[in-house]
Amino acid sequence: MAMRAAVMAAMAPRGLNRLLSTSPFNFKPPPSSNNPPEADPSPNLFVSGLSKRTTTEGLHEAFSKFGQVVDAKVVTDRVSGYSKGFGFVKYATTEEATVGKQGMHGEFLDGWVIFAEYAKPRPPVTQQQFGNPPFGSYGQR
DNA sequence: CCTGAGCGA
Repeated sequence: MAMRAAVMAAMAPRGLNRLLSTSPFNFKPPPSSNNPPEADPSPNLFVSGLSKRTTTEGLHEAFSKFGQVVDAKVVTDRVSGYSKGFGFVKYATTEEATVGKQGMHGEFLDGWVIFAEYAKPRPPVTQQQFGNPPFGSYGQR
């Protein structure tokens, strides 16, 4: 049947794609003109690029200059006890987090350039603040 | 003390 040829045609070799890439018709740029790496705005800030020697206090002091830091923590390995190179800073409000994020983004901390970004939403792993989703939080492992 | 681009108990 002719159908068999269609199946083989669907299997395009890597080399063929490379040749098609040179064709002006094959250029397929992303649908979006711009692709902002920014995450959803939230009072929680994810700070990366931290020095292995940066501690929670240093992070708190550094970000307190741009707003009221409610909570700050440098993620450390509980086995070795050393910093993992990133941490989290929680501001009182999202707008303060934005100022602090852009204020400390690219700044030097302990000899390393740090990068501030909105932290991703994280499922409850321990006692959470007031305002958990319905049906309670008995789903934690 | 430390290897690094990474999202925590």
